[in-house]
Amino acid sequence: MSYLGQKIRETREKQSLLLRQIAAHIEVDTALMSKAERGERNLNREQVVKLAKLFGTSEDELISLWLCDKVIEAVGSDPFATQGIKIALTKIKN
Amino acid sequence: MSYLGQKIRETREKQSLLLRQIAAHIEVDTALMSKAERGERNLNREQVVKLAKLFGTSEDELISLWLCDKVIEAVGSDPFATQGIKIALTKIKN
DNA sequence: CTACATTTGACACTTCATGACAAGTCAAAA
DNA sequence: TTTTGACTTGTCATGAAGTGTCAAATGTAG
Repeated sequence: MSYLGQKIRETREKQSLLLRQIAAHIEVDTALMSKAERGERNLNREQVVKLAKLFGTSEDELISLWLCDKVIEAVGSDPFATQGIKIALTKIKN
Repeated sequence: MSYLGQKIRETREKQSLLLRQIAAHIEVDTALMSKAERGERNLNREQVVKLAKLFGTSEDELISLWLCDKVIEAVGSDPFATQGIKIALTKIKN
């Protein structure tokens, strides 16, 4: 399960929305939305932004989680993952 | 130019090796090696490890840079890139 | 000029991502 | 128990992106 997916499901259930409803809002199949919540498929940036709007929650929290998932996927379970991410962080600041 | 590519070129030149030589060592075309040094193509983990061995330098430095490039590519130039990476870092530690 | 190192662009081939559909599971209501 | 509605799963088609190679172009030192 992805961190973004987790957050989306959590928020959706708190607001008593159906998968079908949020899927419609970002114009994708319910099946895809289901997979997205379970981290089996990725959403694109636009779709995440739309969800944030629908939920009325902060866009940057959702986007950050979306990026977080991407980062984690990028480094996988490499033994040097932490080190790699740390270096990326220092590099990106400049 | 990728951080890994930069490092490879730097090291290769310091050791007066030819592209063709290091390409042969990891069994790819010279053209691909040239692109890899300039960040136009990615190497895989194995190839990076082999290069570290050829160079006689620390494997984890090269792998970390390789991961670093992947992370940076993953977040692109997203305004929330830094935040996303930071979150990934905290998540990955647990 | 020649020889050699490197770069570039085009190409085949494979792998992966995307989105849609249909069929499946599952729980609760009727 | 049958039905209904929510969600999940597997499969498929399409297109995008990645991989490595080759030949030609460019650059550079002798």
